[in-house]
Amino acid sequence: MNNKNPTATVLYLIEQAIKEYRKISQRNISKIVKDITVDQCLVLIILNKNDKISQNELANLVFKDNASITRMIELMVKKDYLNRTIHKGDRRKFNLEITEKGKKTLELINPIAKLNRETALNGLSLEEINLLEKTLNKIITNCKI
Amino acid sequence: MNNKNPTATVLYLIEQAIKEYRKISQRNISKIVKDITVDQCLVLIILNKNDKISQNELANLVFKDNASITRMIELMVKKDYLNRTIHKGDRRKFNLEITEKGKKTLELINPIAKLNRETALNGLSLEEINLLEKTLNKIITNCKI
DNA sequence: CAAACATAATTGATATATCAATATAAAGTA
DNA sequence: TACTTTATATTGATATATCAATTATGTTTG
Repeated sequence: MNNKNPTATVLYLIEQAIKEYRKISQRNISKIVKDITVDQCLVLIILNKNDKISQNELANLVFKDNASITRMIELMVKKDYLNRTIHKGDRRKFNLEITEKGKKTLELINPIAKLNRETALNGLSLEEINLLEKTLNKIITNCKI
Repeated sequence: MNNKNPTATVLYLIEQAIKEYRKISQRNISKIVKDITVDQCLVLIILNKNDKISQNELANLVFKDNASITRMIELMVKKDYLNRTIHKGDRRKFNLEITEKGKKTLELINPIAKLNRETALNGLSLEEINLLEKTLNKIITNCKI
């Protein structure tokens, strides 16, 4: 009697969870800042906390492909969130710098990002979160082997 | 001293987990079937288990947007995985039918899908999985409110 | 030093995600 | 029946994901 959909398995629940989280995040961000995506926000936040990292390192921190990062940065430069200049020491690299507009935007989105996390994790005990973390890490390890 | 990256939070772990799972899934599928994506496989599997569902219902079962489904089906018809005919009772709808090629492909991918799930969940106890499920459901509910 | 190798980023091709607007058909209601 | 509302699917615009191939630059080594 195994007529459970594969979507019923926990792995699809993971997918569903992250999709719902991205949805409310984008909705809440769009209320305050019109022309930015959740992914672009994440890039801003990461760049703000990690000074002078390369696109490569940025890609690793946000779990994205180099190709995706290239295109995202292109857009963010066009929208005046970032400046990009050639790296002196290694001319294959670039310096990524947050613009004034980017800094102002960060101030707007930081509290929203916090709120989004709190909304998603509302009612979860610290223990639940720790267990979730542990289990997800196991899954990640399993997939990487 | 809160200088943890937001990526370090459990929510980004969720994103990371599903990304890694999708990666090995796609890799394993591509070894056996060349011209299909994980998402298209999921559509095949769901259609196989749920006879005569509309695109709308399909979209809900796989957690995708109607627009995405429209485009996916278009591709899958083009690649001869699906047939699409007009629904007699309701001319807004379509009948989706798996072709012979689709059925043969299903036989190839079903064991791989099973293997992928087992790989990802390897070493997790039933209790851990149940807890994971419960916690993810809470997050989903939180985001939907 | 030159050849081989390694790394950073880009580009092209293709697939999917999301939102808003639209077309068409069906159902409900005055 | 005509009018309004609702449901199904499509389309356009834009963003991101992934892989493979490529370019440009750096590094290592014979």
